[in-house]
Amino acid sequence: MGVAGPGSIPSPELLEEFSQFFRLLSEPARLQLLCHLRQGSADVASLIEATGFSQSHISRQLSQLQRAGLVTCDRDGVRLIYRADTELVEELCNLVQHRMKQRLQQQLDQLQTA
Amino acid sequence: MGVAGPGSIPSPELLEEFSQFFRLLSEPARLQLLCHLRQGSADVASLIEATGFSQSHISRQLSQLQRAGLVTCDRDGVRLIYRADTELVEELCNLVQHRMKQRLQQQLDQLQTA
DNA sequence: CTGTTGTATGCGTGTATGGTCATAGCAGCC
DNA sequence: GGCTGCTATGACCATACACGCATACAACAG
Repeated sequence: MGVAGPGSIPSPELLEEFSQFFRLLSEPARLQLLCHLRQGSADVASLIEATGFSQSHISRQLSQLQRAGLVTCDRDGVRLIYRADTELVEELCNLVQHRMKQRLQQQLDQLQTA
Repeated sequence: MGVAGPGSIPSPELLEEFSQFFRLLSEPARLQLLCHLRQGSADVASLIEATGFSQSHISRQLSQLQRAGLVTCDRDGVRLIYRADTELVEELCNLVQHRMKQRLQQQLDQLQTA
């Protein structure tokens, strides 16, 4: 982390910002929305249809993602077409997934040596 | 770009696992502990002293991180010496931080063109 | 075995937030 | 203007969880 020098702890404010960001990804519903938008832009109706969530819920989650810049939207008449900036999310998920596989492999090896 | 096929999004179980992992990082207290451990292993007493949290709280947070494999501990007599596997966390934070800087820069540019 | 020290855990509380319903706001059409 | 369809928001409940206190458990010293 490009903070000050070695031996220093990030400021509470920075920690708070990091945690807020990760908190966005800590909700399956939001990840699900991001996954759907990963396949291309979509209007709210299709997101409702795909996830089964209520319209108000989706609206709230999308606005949270929007405030963080993970999602943007354009108007098509009265509809809103949402589009995700999935690059970052995909990288993050790839890292985590790679880690998960590593851990499972380790556990597997442990079982085989036992 | 037709309707999303049901097989093209991660399973609910996988989404759940991802979100659980990110949830670990969504708490400033846990990030703080990880940051302290980034500088080397530490016993619980020093973590208490550094963070000001109660012993029980730190114990709980550390055990959560441990279940996810983000920290490990060795016994030194009665004490537990915790050590973090910070590689993954640092990469994740680097990505997020880079993104934050990008966004702030964009906002700055927008203010200057206006 | 007993005491001492360090760590984990049951319990209670306060706060945050996911989720829904109802409704207000807003863009387009007549 | 009013009317219709889409989205955002206020009010609300239920749940999750952070956090501390008290205490039980584990490991060493004597």
